[in-house]
Amino acid sequence: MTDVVTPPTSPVSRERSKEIKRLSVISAARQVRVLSRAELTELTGLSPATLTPLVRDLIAEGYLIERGPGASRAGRPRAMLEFNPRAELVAAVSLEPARISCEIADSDGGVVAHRTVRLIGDIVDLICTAVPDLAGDGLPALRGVAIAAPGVSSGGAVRLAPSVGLVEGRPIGESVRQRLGVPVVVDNDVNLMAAGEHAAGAGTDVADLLLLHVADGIGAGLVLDGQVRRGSGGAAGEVGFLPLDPADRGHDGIGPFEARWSESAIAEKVVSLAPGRRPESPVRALVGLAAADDLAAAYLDEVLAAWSRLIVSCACVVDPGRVLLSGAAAELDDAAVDRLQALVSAAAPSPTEVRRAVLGDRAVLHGAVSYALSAAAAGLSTLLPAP
Amino acid sequence: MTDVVTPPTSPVSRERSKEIKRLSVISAARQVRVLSRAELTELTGLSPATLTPLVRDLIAEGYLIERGPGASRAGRPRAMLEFNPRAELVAAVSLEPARISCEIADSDGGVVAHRTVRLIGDIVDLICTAVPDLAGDGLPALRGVAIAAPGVSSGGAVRLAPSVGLVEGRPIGESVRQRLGVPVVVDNDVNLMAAGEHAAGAGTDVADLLLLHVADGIGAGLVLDGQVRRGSGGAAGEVGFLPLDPADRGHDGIGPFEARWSESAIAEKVVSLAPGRRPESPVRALVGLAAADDLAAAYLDEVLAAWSRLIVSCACVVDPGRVLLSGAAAELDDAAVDRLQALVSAAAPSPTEVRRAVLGDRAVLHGAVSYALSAAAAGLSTLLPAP
DNA sequence: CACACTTCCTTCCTACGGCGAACGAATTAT
DNA sequence: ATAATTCGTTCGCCGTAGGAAGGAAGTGTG
Repeated sequence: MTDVVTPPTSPVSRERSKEIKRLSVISAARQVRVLSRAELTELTGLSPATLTPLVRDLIAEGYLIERGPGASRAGRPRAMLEFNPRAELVAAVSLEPARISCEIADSDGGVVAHRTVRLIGDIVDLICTAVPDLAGDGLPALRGVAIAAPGVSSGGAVRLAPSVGLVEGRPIGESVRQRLGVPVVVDNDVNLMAAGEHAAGAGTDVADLLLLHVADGIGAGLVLDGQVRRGSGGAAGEVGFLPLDPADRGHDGIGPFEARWSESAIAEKVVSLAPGRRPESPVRALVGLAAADDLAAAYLDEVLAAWSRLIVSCACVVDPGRVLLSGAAAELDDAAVDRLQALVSAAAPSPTEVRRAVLGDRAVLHGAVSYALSAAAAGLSTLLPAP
Repeated sequence: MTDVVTPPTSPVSRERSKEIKRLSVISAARQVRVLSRAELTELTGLSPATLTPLVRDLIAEGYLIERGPGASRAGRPRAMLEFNPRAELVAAVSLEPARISCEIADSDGGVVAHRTVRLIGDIVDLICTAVPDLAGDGLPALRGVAIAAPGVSSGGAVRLAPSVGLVEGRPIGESVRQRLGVPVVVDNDVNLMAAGEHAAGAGTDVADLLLLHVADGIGAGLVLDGQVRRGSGGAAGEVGFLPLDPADRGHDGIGPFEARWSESAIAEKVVSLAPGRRPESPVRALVGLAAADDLAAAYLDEVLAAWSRLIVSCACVVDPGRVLLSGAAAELDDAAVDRLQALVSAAAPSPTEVRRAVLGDRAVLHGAVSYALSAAAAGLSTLLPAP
């Protein structure tokens, strides 16, 4: 095999510094979208002389596109450069119980291609054929693949996703990486949602946030200092296991808290309050019922109180500053969110803002894009010597 | 003032790459302690030709000391270089109710000088005279100051330390920085303990840990991915506020959990179990009593159960993998720690190791040293372009 | 003891990249 | 038209990285 022992290369080799400059320019262009070389010198600190050949390369590689001359009030007009998000594509694969959904996105998170495949045969095979197929002639631009798996993706075997035939998170990622030759990240779907909201949703303006996702279970994704934190065993955010009431008991893989306050648990109660079929959106249904029915209103209060204690617990441990409600929790109406906020503010040791997540289903995709893009840039992280 | 707007300098200026190489060599030398230039080429990847002048500089500056030739089985013996920890000194200042204790340490955490001063007059004045005085002729080597303050050091005004006359954490740090001209870090003492145990105590082998400090209040220090995490408002680790029992109530600045399970709360109960003066170490006393007294044993069980639920809560949110017991919690005997471990393992969603912290009083100092050293190296962190 | 051999460190030298400076280009103001 | 102004490029200097060669200081072998 090509199992060459990596020779400890110089920390400041020429290629590295070149790569740093490239990324410096690309990152500036990604933010500003359309700019001139003159603006690049201001933003990156690189001299015009350095930029000339660098920009030439980037245009040749498709990262930048030359547009016409821009406006000028005096002097030579600036030749505008437009950032081309399609120069780097990423694949986001979401594993669901009976199918996988696969999307190719540009580096803005814009979906270039999309497909849903039924889960037949080997997952790795499926991914490794679907992704190149979808990417088509854009394949050379593929920079990374992010795979979202339900449940804990590594360690903490409790809630590992058996539904999709995952025995272990790792092998899939590694196999796909070898077959496709690009960085692959496998993670919990909730973590990806948190990353997505941080990158492109309700958390772009903060460095720390906690996304609380209520579904059949309850999980949280944690972003601290701009990075998703998974904890030592990848089980960070398993807030469904919080022991917030001595009376609650979990059972085989279900935590004590989520046993009572997850979407499914709420659904049961809602059915008992308003007999009939299990509603599609139990929380929304409960909010509706609560307007007219005192018992429903009382139960909604209970739910909000329970969730608020969950949020306060997280605030005590990590102080995320902002909590995003996702999944069933995002179905609360404004009044309910306000009450939740009030409950949290009353008990949390530091200001904690509660609001709904905004990306919904697309959060995972955006998270995957952000993962894949940062995985592509991760080569840089080995640049600095360990302190 | 010299309030020059920092010109956006090139991300790869010459000084920077030079600095990177220097730090690369220093960091290798710090780890290996005694090594030759040949080893340095292997460790850093720098070419011998690059190393020669660099090492010359470092010797001149005192970072490295030339020792005699080392052993050689064939060929020219390697000229050994020894890392000199005293080339960089840091000051660790710990603010206590009525006094400040001030220590000068080398970069190994070895104490070079030590003094305790009564708290008279302005704190900043006190620090800015004591530190240079202690450092003496080593002052040029002073690389940073870390100040440990009880309570929350910024934001979350609830438990800000009024006892030491701190109005706000920030001004002190900034004032000292301006007067002494070196980086200054001000932080919660518990955070510093966590950093200390991570750098030199019971957490050197892991990247994540949580230090649980039980005293008059209960606080935790959180290290994730090798860094102390303070959360958005600096209130991460305020676990005394965890709402783990609906019956518990906190009051003015005291959290509901710590109101019942802190060292002071336990002390009261111990006094009622064994009338007399409040024991010096209530937890140790309780452990002792429990051996003979059934009521005490039962209460000890309660304490362990409560603490275990606290630890489990932290495990659910951040999955630290290892929890270190500090302060009064470190007074548990082995049997009690084992029982605590068992309770935690039964309820935590992922493996969580419970053990005692090992540095005791010296944890803050080691934490301060590690802070100050990384603050000195922090100039590097601005090197990479934001992704 | 002389000689080869090995390993380590240094010095010399070359190539290359960053950036200052001068220059050409393209437009507005007068 | 001409000046003024701003942009972008080319030129060339300088400093640094690192290859190559050579000196230095030992060990093994005839």
